[in-house]
Amino acid sequence: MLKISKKADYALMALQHIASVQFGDVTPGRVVNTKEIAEEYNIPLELLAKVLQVLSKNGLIESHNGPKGGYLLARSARQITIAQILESIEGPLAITDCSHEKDGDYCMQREHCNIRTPLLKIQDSIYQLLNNMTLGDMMGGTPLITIQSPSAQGVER
Amino acid sequence: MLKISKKADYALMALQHIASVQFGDVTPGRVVNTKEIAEEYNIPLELLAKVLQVLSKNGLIESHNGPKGGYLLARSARQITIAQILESIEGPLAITDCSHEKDGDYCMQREHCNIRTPLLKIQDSIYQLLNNMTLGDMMGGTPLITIQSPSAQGVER
DNA sequence: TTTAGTGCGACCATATTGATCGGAGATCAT
DNA sequence: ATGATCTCCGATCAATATGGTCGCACTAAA
Ligand code: FES
Ligand code: FES
Repeated sequence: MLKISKKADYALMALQHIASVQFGDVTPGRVVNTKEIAEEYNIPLELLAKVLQVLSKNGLIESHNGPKGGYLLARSARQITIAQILESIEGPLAITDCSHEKDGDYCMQREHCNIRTPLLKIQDSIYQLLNNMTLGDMMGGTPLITIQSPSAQGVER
Repeated sequence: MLKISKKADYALMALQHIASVQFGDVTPGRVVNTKEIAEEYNIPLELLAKVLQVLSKNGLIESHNGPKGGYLLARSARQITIAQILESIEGPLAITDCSHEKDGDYCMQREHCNIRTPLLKIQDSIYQLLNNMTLGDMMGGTPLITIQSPSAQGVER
C-alpha cells in the first residue's frame, strides 16, 4: 500500500545516476544517454525513455539531441526535491482521490465525510517530508563525490 | 499518486463512525450494523461488509452476530493507530514493491540499486507519521458528540 | 548525407482494485 | 422450537490503472 509506481522508481534511479555521473566523474559535462541507464539498472529501454521525456518536459533535466546526445540535470542536485520528481511522473500528491477536488465536488461521501480534514493533514505531512529531501540528500549516504574515485559509481562501462 | 485505496478509506470512515457512536452517544454499549454505516456515507453495502469483516478478523473491532448484531470497537480509540487500520486492509506499508523482500530477492535492479536505502528511510518516516496518529486524534478536531442527539451524527459544522 | 540519438503518440497486456453474488451460521423474537 | 434477520466468508465479475511495446518524425554530430 501507498506504493509509488515503477515509473517513478525508474525516474529516481535515472536521476540519481545522472547526478552522480555529473558530479563525481572526471567528465563533468558528460551527457548520459538512455541506453546507458537502462542497461546499468535493467530497466526496459523504451519505458525509461518515456520517463526521461516526461522529466525533461517538466524541466528537471535537459535533453540533447542527435548522436552523442543524452540527458543532463537541469539544475543542481540539491535543488531537485523528491516530491518534484514524483509529482513529475505521477500526478500531484493525492492520498485520497478527492483531495484535490475542483469546483464541483464529486465525492459521494463528502457531505457527511468525517475523515477529510485529518487525511488532508496527513497528506500535507507526507508532502513536506518528500519536499524536504533532495536528490543531493539521496546520495548523501553513499560516499559523496569528493573529487576522487571517478569510477566508484558504476565500475562497468 | 501515493493514493490509499477506497477500501481503506471506507475503513477509516466506518471506524470513525463506530468510535463516535460508542464514545459520544447516550447508548455507549450500542452496536453499529453495516447497513447503518453504508447508508450514512453512501458506501456500497456489500463492499463495506467485507471491509468490516477484515477489520474484525484483524482484531480492530468485535462482531456480534444475529439480529440486533453489529460491530464494536475492540479497544479504545486512542489505541488504534491509522497505520494499523491501513495495514489491516491493504498489506504492510511498502513504498516500493521490493521494500519487504524475503530471503531470495527478486528485484531486478537490486544489485546496482542506488535508491533503496533512502527510499526505505522515507518509508519509515511515513510509517511513523501514520503510527503516531490514532483514531482518537482523528476525531479530536471535530467537536465530538457531546451527550446528545444520537441521530445528529452528520451535522458537520 | 548518413547515422545515432531523442521526441512523441498511439497501442496492447497485465495487475490491482472496486464491486457483486450466493450460501452457510448465528442469534434473537415470537 | 422455529422462523426471520443479520453477520460471515469465499468466489467471482468489471473497471481502472499500470507496466510495457511499437513505429515514425525530428535533430544534430560526424
Ligand atoms: S472521502 Fe471524499 S470527502 Fe471524504
Ligand atoms: S528498486 Fe528494488 S532494490 Fe532498488
